[in-house]
Amino acid sequence: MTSAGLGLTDALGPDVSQEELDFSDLFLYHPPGEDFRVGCDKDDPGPLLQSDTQSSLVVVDHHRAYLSTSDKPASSRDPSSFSPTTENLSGAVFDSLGLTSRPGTIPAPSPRIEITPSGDSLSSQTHDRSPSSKAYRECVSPASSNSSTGWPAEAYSPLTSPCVSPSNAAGCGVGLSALDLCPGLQGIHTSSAHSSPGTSPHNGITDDTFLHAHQRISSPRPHQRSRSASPQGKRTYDQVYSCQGATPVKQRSRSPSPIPSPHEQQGAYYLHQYQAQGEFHPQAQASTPVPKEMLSSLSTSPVVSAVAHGAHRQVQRPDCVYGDGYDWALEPEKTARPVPEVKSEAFYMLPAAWPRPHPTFGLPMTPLPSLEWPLPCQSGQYQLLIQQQPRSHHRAHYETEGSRGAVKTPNGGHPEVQLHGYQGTAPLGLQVFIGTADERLLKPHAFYQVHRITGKTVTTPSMERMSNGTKVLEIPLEPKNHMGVVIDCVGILKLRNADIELRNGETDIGRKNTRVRLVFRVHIPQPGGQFVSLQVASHPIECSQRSAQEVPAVERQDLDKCSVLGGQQMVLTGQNFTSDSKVIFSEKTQDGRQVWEVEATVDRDKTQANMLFVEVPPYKDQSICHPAKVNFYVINGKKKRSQPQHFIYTPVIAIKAEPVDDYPLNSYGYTENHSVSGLSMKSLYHHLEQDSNLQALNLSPSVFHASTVDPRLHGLASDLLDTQPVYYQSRSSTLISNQVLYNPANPRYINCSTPHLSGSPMTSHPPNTSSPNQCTAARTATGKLGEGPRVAESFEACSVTRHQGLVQTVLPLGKSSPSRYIQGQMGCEPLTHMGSGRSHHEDPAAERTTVKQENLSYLEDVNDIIRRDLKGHEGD
DNA sequence: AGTCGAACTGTTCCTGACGGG
DNA sequence: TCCCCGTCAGGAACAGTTCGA
Repeated sequence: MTSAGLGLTDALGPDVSQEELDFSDLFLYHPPGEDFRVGCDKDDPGPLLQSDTQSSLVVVDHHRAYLSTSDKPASSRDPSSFSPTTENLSGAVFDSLGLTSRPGTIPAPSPRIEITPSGDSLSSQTHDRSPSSKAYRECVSPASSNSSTGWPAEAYSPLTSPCVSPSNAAGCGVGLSALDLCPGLQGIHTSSAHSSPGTSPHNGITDDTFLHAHQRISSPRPHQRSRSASPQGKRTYDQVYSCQGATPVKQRSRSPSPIPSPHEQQGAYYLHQYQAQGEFHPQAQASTPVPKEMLSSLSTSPVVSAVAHGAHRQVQRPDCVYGDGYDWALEPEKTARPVPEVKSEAFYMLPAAWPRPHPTFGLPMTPLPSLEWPLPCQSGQYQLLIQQQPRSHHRAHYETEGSRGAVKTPNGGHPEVQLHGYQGTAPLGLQVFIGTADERLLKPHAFYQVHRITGKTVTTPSMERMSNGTKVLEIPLEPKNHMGVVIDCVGILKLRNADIELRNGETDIGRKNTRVRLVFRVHIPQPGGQFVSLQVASHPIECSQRSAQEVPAVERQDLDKCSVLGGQQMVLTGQNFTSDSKVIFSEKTQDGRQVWEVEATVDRDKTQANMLFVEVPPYKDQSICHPAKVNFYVINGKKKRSQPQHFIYTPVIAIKAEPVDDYPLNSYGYTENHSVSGLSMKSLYHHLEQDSNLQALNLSPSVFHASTVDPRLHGLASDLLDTQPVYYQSRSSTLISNQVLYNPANPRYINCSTPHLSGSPMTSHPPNTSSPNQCTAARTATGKLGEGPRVAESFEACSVTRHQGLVQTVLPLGKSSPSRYIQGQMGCEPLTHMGSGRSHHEDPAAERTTVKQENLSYLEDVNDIIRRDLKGHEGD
């Protein structure tokens, strides 16, 4: 099988894990009459699927899929492998779409498109989200209090689960939905039969409601519970599943999953979409013979069953986007179980100012990206920003506790989020959920849920919904508030570790997994019916009582990469630093083996409780050709260690230094294909005007000689540009900026086009040696977006260090803003933040910093500091 | 490898402040 | 003004887990 040159993987980016592919999220363009495969392994594609439809269908509305063409004859495939796995699921989905899956029926030469997520990730995901696993949370924590256990509100909410029609609710393969598997909820589930498209989504049911119901039904009150740290002593598998009545299926990956299969939902969404677009043909589905294998799998596979039902239901009920509402009045009749106490709060209540179901608000009308998918924070003109970050710690409350209030900012306020670039008049919904804060990709946190805070002090309306087992708060973003909102309604709920760890497929452990991030999402409707989805995550928040008190936490590092030579000074800001704090750099292999560890030098004299000054140690191997990703952490004593932080060592890129004077003014050139240490690179010789840049420090022009990789990949960090929207790549999603940061038509890099920086003609700036990876935190500030090649803004100082005849530039491209730091810390230790680290001190003659002078009065302080620093070292 | 005690951690409970009715 | 109630928040007890000797 060969990889299809469909460009999708490229488009998705190199670090898009195939594991992130969720079949339920697939949309694949499927040429009429051609066939495709759907499989869970690119080496083991699923059954060949053939379309009987004339229309195109399928994949990836949002992000990731592995697409490949197949050169493997379909006949070579073993039909017996048609187990109730993803293939079946896929087949079922496609079948339900009217695309019959017929393993082996297509001649080999037939062009095919395969959707083949790697490994078993697909199947694991599908399993993860199978009703049986999703039912876990509903059942496993009987003592759970409101809003905590992840009751599958979505399953009942027409807002989010248009496909779940109780009358057809098959749920899992044995005909059980998640609710069916949870007797306590069954009645509730089945009672939502009467659909009413016009029914307000208010009628949706929050988990709160179910909680009440459930607690009355099956659980002791929390306070009656054993205090065993393990739930009832560790709950056994049997105990867990006794309420489900389904055979657990061991699953691999963690996935929040208390609700009916997302396939059931999302698949239905897609169907709905297609149907709405007139591209789906139910008649084709009806007339399409279902292969025996498929029938078999349909009858035995919970997943397939759920999907099929979901899909068919949706087909049958295209109007149910907002349809179903739960009628509590019917509940006791249907369940013969205690009636849940109905509280008004138990319903989705749209605030008065919040328009009734709005296609762009409730977010139910279109397939939305999984919460586990990384999304950019900026796209085109839009950018989602956290204006006020939350505190670095917030003690989460347990279900057995009262709320511990909303997440706050360090100054006692509340986080603020704003969407930039939105010109519409309709309010949008801002989604908030609790995400992980570890080294992996951001995803919903298994052990924490967002908790809706209500009360007099809360000014921000919100409503809850469930999405794949993750509680999501939706908060209106209104144009009248400039699309900004104060997040004062978000608390954090802690789920008991044992409850979650026992959940099927859960691989994460809760112990010491106490850091979270607030994740904000917005889906912006586009003219074509598409949505632009943006996401931004807050700084990590430590949620445990003790950890927040004692363990050091790094909130910010002003440097996230450095050459292998080390020597630069990095300033860490955070909490619980002590004079005994150590900073350890380490590197682990993929299998977790530690291959390198070294203690960095910490400047004890400067250490503060919230600030550490660290000299980056040299990397173990200074001849690397590619950036090396390592971690470091702060450790107080033996066990109080911070979460690992990322750090990247970049190869030394060396070129021959040549006098700048050799180059004409206002010109530059770069030579092609310099290859150093295996790097294919372009070398840029950059000319600097002999003006204020140099005057600032009386520097020799020659020191600005630097080479660089393709300057278009040059990542330029500048938080001095904060008055402009700031664009940068989202979190860990990519290391390469997709922005063109360099304008080939422009003879220079241009500094500071932002108003407060550019009162005078642009000043050239030396290109900083940069590996492509250094674009990670690249920020650009441009006048307007989308106007062809971007002009890069760069204001970071550039230090140049000479090593054995080589010239190396050192970029202070930290996650945090050097300039912001300076502004906040002016007069403290600025030089390092301007990119000059210890290397300056090692060779003062070689280290140079350029600072643009015009209209930058505040930078004079910086210059003073730099001078002072240099002077000090010269005097050493 | 097994044992034991200390330290750590998760979970629960207690209590008080605060504000509103 | 007092009482009650709900919310929020800090502290700590208790018990299970982990770790090092």
